[in-house]
Amino acid sequence: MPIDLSQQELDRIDEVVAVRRKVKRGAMLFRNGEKFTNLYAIRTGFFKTCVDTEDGRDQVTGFQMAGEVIGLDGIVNDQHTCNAVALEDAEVCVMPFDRLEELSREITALQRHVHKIMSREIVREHGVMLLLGSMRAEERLAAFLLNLVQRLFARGFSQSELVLRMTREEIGSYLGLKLETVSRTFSKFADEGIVEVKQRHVRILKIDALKEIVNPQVCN
Amino acid sequence: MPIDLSQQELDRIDEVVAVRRKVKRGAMLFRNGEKFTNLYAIRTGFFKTCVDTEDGRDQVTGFQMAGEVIGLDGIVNDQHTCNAVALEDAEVCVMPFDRLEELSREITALQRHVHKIMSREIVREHGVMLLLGSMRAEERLAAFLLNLVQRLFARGFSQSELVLRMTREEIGSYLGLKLETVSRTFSKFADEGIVEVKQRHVRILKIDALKEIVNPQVCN
DNA sequence: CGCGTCATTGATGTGCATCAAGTGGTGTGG
DNA sequence: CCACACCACTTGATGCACATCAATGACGCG
Repeated sequence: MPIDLSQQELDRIDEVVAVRRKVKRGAMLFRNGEKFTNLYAIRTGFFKTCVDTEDGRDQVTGFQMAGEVIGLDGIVNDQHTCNAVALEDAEVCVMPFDRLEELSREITALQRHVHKIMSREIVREHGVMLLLGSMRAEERLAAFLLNLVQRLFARGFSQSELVLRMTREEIGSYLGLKLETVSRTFSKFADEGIVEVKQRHVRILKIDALKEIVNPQVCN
Repeated sequence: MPIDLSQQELDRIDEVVAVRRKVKRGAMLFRNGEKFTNLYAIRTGFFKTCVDTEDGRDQVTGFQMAGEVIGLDGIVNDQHTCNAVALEDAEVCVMPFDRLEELSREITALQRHVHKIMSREIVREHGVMLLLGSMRAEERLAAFLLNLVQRLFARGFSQSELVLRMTREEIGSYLGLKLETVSRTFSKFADEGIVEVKQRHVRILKIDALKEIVNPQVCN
């Protein structure tokens, strides 16, 4: 909450956010079909959200890290429509949604904040649609890496080094690719000296080259 | 607004929604980069929203019809991040967002309604991600047709007949396909007797076959 | 140490893109 | 009213990016 609020307001918000919950690596925070009552703010750890269909298809819809909010999908029908899985041991703030609504009726800044969070998610998904709808494998992976490292950097991590918390298959699912294609594309980037890849450890050597791949030079 | 409210509350909401705006076919309701001030509820007509990148890529992110709300993308950064184009002459209600926030602080049902609209959009986009990430051309087009006809049916139109308001290219952009592929897939469905296609007029002959394509038989 | 999970790499196949030609419907101006 | 131009659409031929199938290799954990 990067907003200035009175102490009293802060106290009331703290109250809503008081309850914590730990989620073990591999465990689900909520699952498709489950009744919706809370939003969750991630304190530590790393999640994926995914939708799954009757016929066994499974699409990762996002990867979330500390400071991000999950569960917004549940509001519309009072039940969750996707699964949230911890990719490493994690801890979240449990935020009862009706309490949140109540409070945001009284604290304008909080109301605005909630709206922005939802809007941000909509805009993020627009970006994913662009990626899935019109990018090639290399562009997708480059965009993915840039996005990850940028979010990690905003949290105080390195701008050039990261540890993937997800498998190649999960990356592939998110990017609309098969795991082999993800692996091959990593290898290609490595061959070209753009990144160094060792299992899940990735070091970005030429961040400009990645940007160039996502956004092919527009000069005339 | 399928909610019961007092007359006084209804009057206040009507006030927020009082201003109308007409949009000619082909004209933009708002565009990428434009300052965000309003949400828009479509009264009549048909819109597409699309994001475009510097390098000329263009992704249709949705098609919207009467009763649906557009502009949610603008909330997070106080400016729109996509274009909304009328695909036929249209009329919208202009809803100043700050007035809407104000009022939804006082009318709980309105607040809840706004939240649901945003959540619905998030869930819809999850569905599109699933489509773009894991479906084949026939599945995409079948899902698209089923979705359109279902929404039209909910508005009192035929369950089996529809007029497409968008070009093959726009359908393709939305579905992550080229226009030729969209055209071919239509032809294939027609050959198989699943639909009758005459330009933009589509009659669905075997709706179950379409559903079967989207959701291949799950028995055992 | 041995087993399971995840990742890499190669060989082959295919679904869709690309390129190209032609058709039909619509609107415009002579 | 017709000739023409334009645009959306259809259809065919070819190519390519990514999927699929398959074998092997690298960690990590009990």
